[in-house]
Amino acid sequence: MTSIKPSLKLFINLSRIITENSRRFNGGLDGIGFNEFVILFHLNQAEGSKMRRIDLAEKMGLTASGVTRILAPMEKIGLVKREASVGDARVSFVAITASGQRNLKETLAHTEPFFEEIFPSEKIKKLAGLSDLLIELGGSVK
Amino acid sequence: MTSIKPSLKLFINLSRIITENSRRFNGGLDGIGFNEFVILFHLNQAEGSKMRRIDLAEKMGLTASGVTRILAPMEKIGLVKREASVGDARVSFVAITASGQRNLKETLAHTEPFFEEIFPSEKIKKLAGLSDLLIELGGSVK
DNA sequence: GATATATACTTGATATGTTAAGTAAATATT
DNA sequence: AATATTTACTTAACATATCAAGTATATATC
Repeated sequence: MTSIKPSLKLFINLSRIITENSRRFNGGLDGIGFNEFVILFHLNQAEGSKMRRIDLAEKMGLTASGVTRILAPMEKIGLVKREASVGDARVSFVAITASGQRNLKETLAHTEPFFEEIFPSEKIKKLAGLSDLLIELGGSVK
Repeated sequence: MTSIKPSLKLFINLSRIITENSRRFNGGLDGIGFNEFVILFHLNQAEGSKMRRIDLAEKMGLTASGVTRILAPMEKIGLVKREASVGDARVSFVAITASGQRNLKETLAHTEPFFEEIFPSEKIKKLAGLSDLLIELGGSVK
């Protein structure tokens, strides 16, 4: 049996953590799903609280198509709204609404113990290098 | 704006890496999908090259249902085979076949640069603590 | 030993996101 | 200026995995 490369092992182990816990997050279905939550998160961080759909896709690691699909119901229930671009008619911005901001704030507070349980702060501290690596690899939240 | 908790930031960043690269892996569609690959990987590592479906689900971070669904086509094309349990009639083992082993070996060789590109060895070295953490959190490949 | 509960697995209905193909607008090329 | 290419986005058809419910077997409790 060939030796397992560290890069593969890391990817497999991380994939398991993300798969399992994304499902767990969604399981408490009283709220929004994990990716919807992340969308609100990114929009809230963005300048002017809005982003181009294509940039949002890039931030999420999804395709443009996936973003179109996930945004449709969020728009319908008023978490985000659509805004045209003045300079470029191809572009449509997504902006977080006041309702979306309230939802984000609540979800953030509500799920803090959840994420803390997955990656306990005192253990992450030893991993300063990981955050740096992810940022170095590009596209990560800073 | 409330400060971003490190645990949440880490989860979001990892989720993006996994989402994007799982799709990229599947994109080169000449071979098997990422999760099929991981199944072969785990079966190959297992004692007797076979596992209970429920244990496989746990290893993958999937539900039992998800494992049933993904195994069906793999069984059909002969990558894995089904084996009954002598002691417990509820259990059905999945075993990797010779064909599955060949496929795994090829896929491993073929995708090594892919995973190396995502997590370059020389950068991972600084992250010895991460592998340890994942193992400590449970269920990870050692 | 009968009944209740738990475990392993499967299946129907559904959610989420992909690929491939298309529309529309912007930019590059000749 | 006309044509080709690229970019942003959407949609139909499909893949993958979920949840809820069901089957079958094993284990615990009375």
